[in-house]
Order: sequence, then structure tokens, then C-alpha cells
Amino acid sequence: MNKKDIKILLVDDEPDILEIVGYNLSQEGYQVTTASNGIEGVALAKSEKPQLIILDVMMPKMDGIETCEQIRKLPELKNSLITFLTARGEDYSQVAGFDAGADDYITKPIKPKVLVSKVKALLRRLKTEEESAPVVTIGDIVINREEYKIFVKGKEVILPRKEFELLSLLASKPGKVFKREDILDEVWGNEVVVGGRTIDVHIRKLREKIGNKSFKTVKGVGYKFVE
Amino acid sequence: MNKKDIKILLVDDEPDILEIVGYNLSQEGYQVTTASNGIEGVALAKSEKPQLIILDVMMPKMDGIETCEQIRKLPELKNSLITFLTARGEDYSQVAGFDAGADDYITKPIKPKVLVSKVKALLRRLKTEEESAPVVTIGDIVINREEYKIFVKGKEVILPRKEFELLSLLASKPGKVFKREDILDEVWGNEVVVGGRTIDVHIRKLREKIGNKSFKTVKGVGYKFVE
DNA sequence: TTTAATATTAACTTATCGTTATTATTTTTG
DNA sequence: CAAAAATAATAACGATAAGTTAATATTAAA
Repeated sequence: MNKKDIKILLVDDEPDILEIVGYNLSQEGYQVTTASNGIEGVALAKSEKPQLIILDVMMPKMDGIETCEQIRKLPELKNSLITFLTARGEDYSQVAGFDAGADDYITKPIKPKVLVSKVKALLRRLKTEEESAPVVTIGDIVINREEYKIFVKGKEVILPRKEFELLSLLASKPGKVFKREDILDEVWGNEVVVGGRTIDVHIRKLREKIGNKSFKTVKGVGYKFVE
Repeated sequence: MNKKDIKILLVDDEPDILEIVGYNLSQEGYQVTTASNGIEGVALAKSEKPQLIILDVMMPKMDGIETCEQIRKLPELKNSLITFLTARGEDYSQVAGFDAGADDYITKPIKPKVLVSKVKALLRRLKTEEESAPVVTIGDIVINREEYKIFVKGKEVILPRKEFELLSLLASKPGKVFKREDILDEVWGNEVVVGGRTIDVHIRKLREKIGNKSFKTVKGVGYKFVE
């Protein structure tokens, strides 16, 4: 992934921190979004799906720990990294932070250079994890291959195996038309022989459950999944 | 993991440092290996696979930064932590160190007590990452792998070996679906061939003892443990 | 060695899923 | 624009996978 495709969300109630940290990360080429409180932070996390979220622990209204917990509940953000900003020596918040699902923490006072390289280190970690990332998001559909779960607009939809695999295949390359024969190969396996209408029926079931407009028919060829 | 199973590799060209740091860590019960230059360090890292590597930044031939980069390239050492020894104020090396893949740094002059607690803190972090903690808690179930004990809502439940291992596996990643073949590999071993209904029977027994709702069936795939 | 505990298999039941057949609808093409 | 081709929709059937129980084999314990 290119650096400029990496989004970082920064949540802190102190404008100075947002300013300085945001500036430094932007300079590095990252896309930085900021929020000044937890509620706003969760909302932005939802809409932006940043790869990295930096949360201040001490915030009014909703603190970093709770914000972190909220974010961790969202299936589409399972791959995101979360790191806390914490005053040096606040050992408690580190511990609670890890419990809440944090990946790391950065101690204040912040030294820009240290911050930037720590972020780099974290994102390096993301890269290796991402190769095996079990969670894919397309539009408002989240596919969790590891847990065999599908979420549509945050609501879980239970799919039988073949339907799951079919969706999984189509969604792996949104926009690409999968030929009927290719679908049979991938989902059914090339030894199995099934009737010509089997795919149609499964597509129909998916349309019922996921939404009609997501699955486009390309007559004479096959099907594609569109956002 | 037990303290005496933790290996620490110490790389420094100054014999005094090796002596004093090595002594202190050994006293704490860690297994300490030492190398007096980077090349030797990389070789030992490869063969010993230490959990923690402490590198001096300033070394002749190959410095700590380069040594670190070399080590980070080795896939088998991805889980290892690397920390630098750096003279106070050498801000540069901290930054470069993080870039090279370091997890922390320790400033000279070394105070044994500070060193030891820093090492402890680092290894605590490793522990949580490694999830090999002997005691795991999921909801109101506590699994003690070391003592082969299970507690449900504080009450001990005695499980036979296979059931224990099955539960232990599923609970190691709550939510993740374990395929039947994976379960066979992990719990039974990939040479053993057992009938198709064996897993079911064990699952059933677990459901009886631990609670029905904790074990979800994913038809055509396998089972998962949920809170 | 005997007994008890655990593991596996077998046989059967139940539920769910996948496929096909049928009919209707839409799209394409001559 | 009409006929043919392709796909959509439904329901019904058959296949498959999992659940259950009981019996047998294996292992560990007394």
C-alpha cells in the first residue's frame, strides 16, 4: 500500500496536540483526519476506516479507553491499529488500554521524530498482518472470512456455506465479472458437475439477503458484485 | 511461559557491559546469551531465537541499527523484541532504531534496576502478544493450561484431555471458526485418522459441561467458540 | 489384574442446505 | 416486433452434514 493511501485518525481534545501531531504525520505523506472528542472519533472511524487510530486517553465526555472499546466493536475496523497517547508513568491506562484492544501506546510529551517513527513501525506491522487479513469491507458490507460472518450496514446476516463462498468470491474483486464457469470452478470445484441453473438460484438468495442492486447480471457471461 | 525459558541475547562490543547486564538478567532467571559484535549477534539470533535482543548502537564493523535490520529480515524472529542500548541524548539513534524495527531503547549509563524492570515490562508485552499465557479468561470461563483446569463461573469443571484440548483450541481465538480438518490436525494430530463423528461427540460433551450457547456450529465448515 | 474413565465407532435421527424442475419474466437478435 | 435465448423466481425434493445415543475399544488408575 502506498503511503498516501494510509489514513490516520487522530482524536484529542487539545487543539495543540492535533495541530502538531497532525502536521508531522501529514508531512510524512499520510492522510490525517482529526476529531476533538471520542464521539466524533467513533463516527469518523466508521466513515473513514483509517488504518491507524491515535487516541488520547484523557478526554472529556468519553475517554480514550471507552472510545477504543466502541471502535473495537465495529467489525469493519478489525484490521485497524489503535494506539494511545498517554502521559508518561500512567501505567494504569496502558494496562486498561491493552484490555480495551489497543495495539500500542505513545507517551507524552510527544517528540515528533519519535512519534513518526513509531507510527512507521506500527504500520509496518499492519502490512504483515494485512496479508492474512480476514476482514474485507466493500461499501456497507463487511466480510469476515475467519469468523464466517457477514455484516450489512452493521447488521449480521447469516449465510449458508455456498452462498457465503459465492459472495466472498464476487466481493473479492468488486466490479469484475466472474464467468459462470469460473464461479463453478472456484465455489463448486472443477470435478463437481451441477446443473446450469444452480448459480442463478444462489445469486437470487444473495440478492434477497444482501440487497438486489449489489449483484449485476452480465447476460451470456456471468455475474459481478458492485458497490 | 516460565522465566527460565526466556532467552535474551545481548550484543555489545564492551565486555564490561556484557558482564554487568548479563549478570543482572541472569540473576533474574533469564537465559542470557552474549555476542561481542553484530555479525555474531545475527548468527546467534538465528540459532537461539531469543525472545528479546538487546543491541548496542555503537559497535565496530556492524552497528546496532544494521544488526537490527538484518535480524528483522528473518521471519522466524518476527515475534522477538529488540531494544537498543544508546547513550542518553543520542536522539538520532532512537529514531533510526525505530525505523530499523526496534521496539524500545534503553539509555546509558545503565542502572541495573531500571534495566531489569524495563526488560520485565517488555517481556510482559511479549506475553500478551504471544497469547501463550497459561491462563486465559473468556467471559465467565477461565482456562488454566498449565494446570489443566477449567473454571466456569468460578466453579471448577473437570474435563478429560481431548475435551480440554478441544476447548482450549476453540477458546484460543473466540469467534474464529475452526475447520474440522484444522481441529483434527491440532487436537488429534495429522497422522491419526478418526471417524467423521468424533469431533461432534466431543463438542456435545463440552456443550453439556460448559454451556450450550458457547459453541456454535458453522455447517459445512466447523465450530467456533463465542462468549 | 481389575476397575474405572475416556475415546472412538456405529447406527440412527434430525435439520439444514443445495439442486433441480417448473414456470414466469426479461433480454437479445434476426 | 416476434421468436429464441437467457435468466429469475418458487417450491419441492433429495443429499449432506450435524446431533444424539448407545455400544465397544482403549487407556489410565487403583
